[in-house]
Amino acid sequence: MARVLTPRAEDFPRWYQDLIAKAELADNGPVRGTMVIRPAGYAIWERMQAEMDNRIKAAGAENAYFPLFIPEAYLRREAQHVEGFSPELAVVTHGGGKQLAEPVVVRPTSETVIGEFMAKWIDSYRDLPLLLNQWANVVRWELRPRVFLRTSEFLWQEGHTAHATEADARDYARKILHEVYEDFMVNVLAIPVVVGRKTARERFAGATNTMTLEGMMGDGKALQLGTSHELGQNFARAFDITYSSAAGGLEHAWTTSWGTSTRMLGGLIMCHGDDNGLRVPPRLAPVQAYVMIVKAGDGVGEAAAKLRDALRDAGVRVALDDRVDTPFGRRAVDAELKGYPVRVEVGPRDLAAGNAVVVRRRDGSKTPVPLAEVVATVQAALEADQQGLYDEALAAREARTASVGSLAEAIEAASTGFARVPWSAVGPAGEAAANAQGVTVRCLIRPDGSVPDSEDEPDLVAVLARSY
RNA sequence: CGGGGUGUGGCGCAGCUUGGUAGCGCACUCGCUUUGGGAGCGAGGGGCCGUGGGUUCAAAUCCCGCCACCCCGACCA
Repeated sequence: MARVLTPRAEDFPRWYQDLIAKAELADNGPVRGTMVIRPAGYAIWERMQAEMDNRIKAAGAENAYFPLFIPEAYLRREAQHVEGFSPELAVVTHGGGKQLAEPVVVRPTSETVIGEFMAKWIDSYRDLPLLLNQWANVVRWELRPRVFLRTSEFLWQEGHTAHATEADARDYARKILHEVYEDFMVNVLAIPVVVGRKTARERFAGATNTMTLEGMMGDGKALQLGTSHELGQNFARAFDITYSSAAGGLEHAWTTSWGTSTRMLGGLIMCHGDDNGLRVPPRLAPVQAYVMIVKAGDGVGEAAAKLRDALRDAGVRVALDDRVDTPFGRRAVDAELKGYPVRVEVGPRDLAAGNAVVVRRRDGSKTPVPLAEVVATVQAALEADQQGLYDEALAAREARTASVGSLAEAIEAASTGFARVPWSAVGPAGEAAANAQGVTVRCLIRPDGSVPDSEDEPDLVAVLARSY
């Protein structure tokens, strides 16, 4: 039975250090809860970025970049926004050796600066929609950081859009939610997600509607993996984002924002990792097939190189390990830690039989395969294991999900996983009661699993769980 | 901020109760042998025991203060 991973450093086997390290600065000084992403981990993040970026662009948004420092006054323009973020701001009071007249904050998110520029850039309905995205780091001085999942500084993408109508904004926020985020999480990360609407209590500071994608980690806790907000006209009013409509009137735009972060790296580890290290879904993996020369011998190097080339030509992301002076066990274990989906081992013994051994990370299976069939076998394994990881995670989630009828039962069930309970049996009062016991309403969904337009719709289902 | 805990080579720990100036595993360096699942043997290097004070002939160990970090809770991608 695989160990259940939680975001406590001591619960992570040593292997996570190969991917991500806690940033221990100045002898555990005041910059707490930050992390260092090592090359092996960053390679995975780069693949996440690439896959996400493709989807974001397919949804019509363009990348841009905005300042790291934001005048504190900007935040104050949206009352709920500043109230929500004030406690966790990093504030810069000095610059160039002098105290600043007005402090600036390190961005905790960029609605405000981007709103400022949207106001300058939008004049006419013809300028809409304005669809922007930025890849950047942000800082939130969290009261309680959690390794991997809630670090003070994190890398993310934040999308910000402005639309002429509420309906456009609504549709776009949902398009991102499903076509970008859900598609990526399900089909690339192989993590099943519950996609729903946040309650008013859980809503983003300044939003009129917050939607979320909730994954379940190995210990049954929920992790918000991404979010998409409708901001109504709140920020448009605060930053004067107006446009001339076709009818000639001056209207406030409707804006959205949406984000996903390096938290997904933590989610990946805790959803798919096992005692031997990470298991990276093939579609995400920077290295999908790792060809290893087990031991030097006649023709072994050539055979391995040929396999590497054949796999590469077949479109597989492949790396060759020919470090025969390093003990095989070390290299094999290292490949396991990093979660390469498939290893192709070639040594004198295999070659004598005309074979290579195909080892699958997902289940550890080892199969001798004739050299000529390696490419096809690897491709089939990658396909099967992408699906297999998703199916495993889904089965684990279902096994820890209970459908119940009352709040008390839901709180009880949430101690081990997700509880589905009629929202009518919970309500705002029940939500507060659940929170008092460490259980939150992760989101509201319709009986058919779709995302509600309002928390007042009849027959809504609330999903309750503990979270990090 | 409330509750609990911990600070000892780079990392993980023992030693503290019953004071006598530091030890183990991993990692590191060198040599030889190894290399088909995290190698073996031998030889080395590295620590003012978080910090300030007190008790004592003598403090990692006992007493007091301070600091930091971790865990549980409030905040959150």
